Amino acid sequence: MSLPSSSLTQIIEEYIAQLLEENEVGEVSLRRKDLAERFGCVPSQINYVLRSRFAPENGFLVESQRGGHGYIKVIQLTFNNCDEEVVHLADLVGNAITEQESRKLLVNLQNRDVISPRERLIIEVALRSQEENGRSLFDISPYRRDLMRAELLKKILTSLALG
Amino acid sequence: MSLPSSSLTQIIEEYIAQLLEENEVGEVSLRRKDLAERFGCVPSQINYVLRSRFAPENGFLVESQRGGHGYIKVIQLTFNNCDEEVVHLADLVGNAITEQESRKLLVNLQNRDVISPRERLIIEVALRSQEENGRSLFDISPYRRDLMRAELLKKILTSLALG
DNA sequence: TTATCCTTGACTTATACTGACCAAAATTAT
DNA sequence: ATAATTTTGGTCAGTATAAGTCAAGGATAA
Repeated sequence: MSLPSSSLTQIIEEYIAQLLEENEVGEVSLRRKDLAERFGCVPSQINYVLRSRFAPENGFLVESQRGGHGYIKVIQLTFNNCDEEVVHLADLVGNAITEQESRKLLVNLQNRDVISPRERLIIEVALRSQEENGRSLFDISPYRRDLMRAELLKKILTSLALG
Repeated sequence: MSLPSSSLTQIIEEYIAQLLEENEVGEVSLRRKDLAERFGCVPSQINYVLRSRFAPENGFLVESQRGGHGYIKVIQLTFNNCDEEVVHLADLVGNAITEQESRKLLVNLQNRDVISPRERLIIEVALRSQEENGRSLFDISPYRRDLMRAELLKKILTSLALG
């Protein structure tokens, strides 16, 4: 029986999430140094929080600029509240998926207007690139490539938080 | 906690962008000295804005003339066909590209409406996935990962431009 | 105990802005 | 005409500022 552990990372994550909620626009600008000061940590801790919590896989985009007037902007592209749909898609993809199956799935999603033709194109290029690398560069077994394809596909689809 | 203040550079950038919008022709002529006076800065600040914001990689050309009746002309460039755009994009990416650089490029392309936010998200997920695999699964050197990142990015962008 | 997650700090890189000095084109004086 | 002068813009190096990376070690969970 343990209380919800609250690591610094988690606290900062919640802080940023709250700012996002308040802002309505789905984006918020931050100063890395100020944040670090507020939470009494080193600035690079902020990078860790962003990398581990506000990653594109989770539906976030991060923009930043160094130097004078530097900033970090966190953008929430999608609201990952439609867990059901995500679970459903993850189910559809499964642990492993062949190239044909994935193509069929993507065609289907496009027909249902869940993704646009251009989005489908990007996804197919990404999958094919990984396939190519796996085959000719790293000598990955076909089954393992199916596993990796499923991983990538799920990451992409859940990032879009389709609903 | 202070919000990031907008920089002089950004203010001048927006001013010029607005002039471009108003002019409809996709170009505008400026006086460096007048601009500097208007914004209370040294003239070379204008060069900085032009170099950092209206560079070819941002889709602009700048012409100028010194001496009496000198001027600076900012021209917004457009592509006549897909191939031109593909070449342009491939150029921007280059042979190798860091994570930072790629992120900046994608922000830029989104601002120019070459890609949508969702498309950017998918691309970032794909890049990040490859990065992760390269680092922790296959132990690829940082530079080689930059090469692979450039490859993938070019594949995706050219597929979009051609599609 | 082992694997994963978190945290830190030294080092690196990128951006904004200024001012002194340079270069070119037009105007004016000779 | 030609040279001097004036009117523009260009370049570059220096300073200040702020974010990113990476690797090593500590904390926590499985």
